[in-house]
Amino acid sequence: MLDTRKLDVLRAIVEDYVQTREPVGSKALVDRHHLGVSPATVRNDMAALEEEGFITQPHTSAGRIPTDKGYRLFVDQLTRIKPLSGAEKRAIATFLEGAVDLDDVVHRSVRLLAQLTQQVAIVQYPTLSRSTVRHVEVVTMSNTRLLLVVITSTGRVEQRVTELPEALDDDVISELRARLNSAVVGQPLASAANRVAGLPDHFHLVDRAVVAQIVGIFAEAVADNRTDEKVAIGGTANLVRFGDDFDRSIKPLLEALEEHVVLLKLLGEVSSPSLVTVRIGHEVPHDQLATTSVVATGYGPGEQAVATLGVVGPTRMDYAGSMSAVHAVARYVSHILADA
Amino acid sequence: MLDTRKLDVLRAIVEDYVQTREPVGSKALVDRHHLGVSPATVRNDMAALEEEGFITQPHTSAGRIPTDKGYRLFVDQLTRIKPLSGAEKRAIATFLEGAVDLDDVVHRSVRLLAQLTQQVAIVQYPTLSRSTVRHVEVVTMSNTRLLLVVITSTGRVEQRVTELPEALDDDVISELRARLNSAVVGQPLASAANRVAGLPDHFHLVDRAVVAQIVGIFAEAVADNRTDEKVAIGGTANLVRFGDDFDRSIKPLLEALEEHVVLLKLLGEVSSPSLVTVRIGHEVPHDQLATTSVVATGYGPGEQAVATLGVVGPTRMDYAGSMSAVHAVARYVSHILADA
DNA sequence: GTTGGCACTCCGCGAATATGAGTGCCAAGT
DNA sequence: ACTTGGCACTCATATTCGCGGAGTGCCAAC
Repeated sequence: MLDTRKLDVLRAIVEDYVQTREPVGSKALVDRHHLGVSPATVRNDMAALEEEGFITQPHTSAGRIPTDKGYRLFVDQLTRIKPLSGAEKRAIATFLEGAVDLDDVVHRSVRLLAQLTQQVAIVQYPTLSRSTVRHVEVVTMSNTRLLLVVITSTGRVEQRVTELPEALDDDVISELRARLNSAVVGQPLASAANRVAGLPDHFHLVDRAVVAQIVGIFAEAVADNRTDEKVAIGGTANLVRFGDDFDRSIKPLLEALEEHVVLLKLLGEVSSPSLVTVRIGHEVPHDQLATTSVVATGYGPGEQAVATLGVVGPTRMDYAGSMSAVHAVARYVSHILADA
Repeated sequence: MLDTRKLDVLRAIVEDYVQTREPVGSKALVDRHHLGVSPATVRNDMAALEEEGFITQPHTSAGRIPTDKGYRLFVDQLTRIKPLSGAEKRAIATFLEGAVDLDDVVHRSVRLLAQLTQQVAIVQYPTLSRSTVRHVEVVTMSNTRLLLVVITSTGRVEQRVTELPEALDDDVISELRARLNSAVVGQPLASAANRVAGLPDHFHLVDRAVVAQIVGIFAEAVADNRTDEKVAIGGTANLVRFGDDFDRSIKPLLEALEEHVVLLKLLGEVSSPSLVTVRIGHEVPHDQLATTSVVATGYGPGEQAVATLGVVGPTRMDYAGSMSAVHAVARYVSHILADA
């Protein structure tokens, strides 16, 4: 049904259309690619491909453009991810090295990814719920003012300030700090709240209420899913490359970029770092973005991914290039997180 | 030269043009505003205003549109900043209250400002160099691994992790913590580095090198101007309202929004919170943005402003509304920062 | 200084026309 | 059975032309 030449034709159509942004005709195809056949033959193949729903023509007597289904087949056909050139690898390394903290890593990554793919890049901050507690610090800032700092395995820092009803003894603070740390260090954040529940019982009755308050704040900070929604965005200026059809394609995307919740849905489930997910057109879980595609993958310090990064662009995009860029950046970032 | 009626005419032209986005003619003016004169009279005034360079016509026999100079006069004519309605004030209060940390405050502010003005909003993070040190914490994370946390008066937290050549005694850490805090708490960050320079001399000779390293990290964290460049952006989707002329007006702006350095130049010098700065068209310090205007003001916990926030939009924008929104949000944010 | 009248200027818009890229199909060739 | 050249046909896009109308500038009258 689909012999190799038809696949070649489809691939050629996708490549040309991505490059020129214009419907591609049979003549142009045989000129630009050295398929060893005549335009007429290509036309027959095209008719077949259209029959199967892989390509379509915007109007009678125009060239063909790939459908979502066509892109899908094209992407599936890319069996392996094209490795980056040495120069590109070096560019990634130099660009990312020298980052001082997590924020810096995320921001550099998003800019890098945007630069490499010439598209809009999105990097999710490492999800709290999947990371573990590295350290908890309790600091008195004044008599009744207390600062709580939680540092996670991914370098992320959560902080909470709280006002106490009465001053606490330094000894109590020290004991609390020690007990908190021994209870939760190394534990995943998700279970940290449970592990401190009974903690106030170890304290003197007089301090118990205040300690309970602090433990409550800690549990809240650790359980706070709001911060899971944090993402960084870059390369918005690349949207101008969309060119045509401002209202239908760019406006919804700009709006989506503001809604971080929507973005996270776009990035999708956190997947293995070695697996690059591609969603094309209607496969994207957002009605307004039927003409955009998402290329994403997971990343994280260990083998286990703790967050997602990727790029968003028009369905008419360079899938091969985007996939390899996303893959490479995810690998490097994972590497950096593991070291830090 | 410019009697009150001519000013009224200019104001009317600006208002109509801002609303309709179309060149406004003499007839439309007298219809929509009850100036008590005939179109012919208005035409004479218009001729005078054009003579002076306040308005211009895109082509012969079209209506007039304001020039940058016209907008400037219009804005200067707005003697006082229009107070917000009670509903708007309440909206601001409810939107901003319940922010848990600095990050949250900034993000809520930028969204709020974008929502209120229907434009692109920018909020600069409180500048480190202008704020003071509230607390320094030194934490050992493992034998040779040390975490340094600096909390500023604006709620911002800087953290640095460093690897030590040898383990330090807990007593030394405690002493270092105490000395650091007593040396710099309450001091502006700009001078903090100087104040700790001689600090290692107070320690035993054996520890001095390690202490010096830590102090160095501290000085670096405090002096790091890189973080002064941090800004939050919101309301990018409102760019679609620019409508016409994508490449010339939107593309450069999108690019500028990616370049935080450029943005900070746009926002300009940190000004008093009670003073709203308006830059119109060519007054904006960026060649590519000749058709955009910036409305900005300073904010900060005390009387002294520590950072800037504002909105960016087409020269054809609602200056009165934007100015009052920017003013009000700056006031509220300052208030929140002072409390926290 | 204000107003109504009037000729004039262009922009924008729609209809009419030309252009041409690209197709589908058919008959002939391999 | 597939491939190929030929050819008529289609339709989107570009171009031209003509017109209507909004808006102006000027002038004479008030």
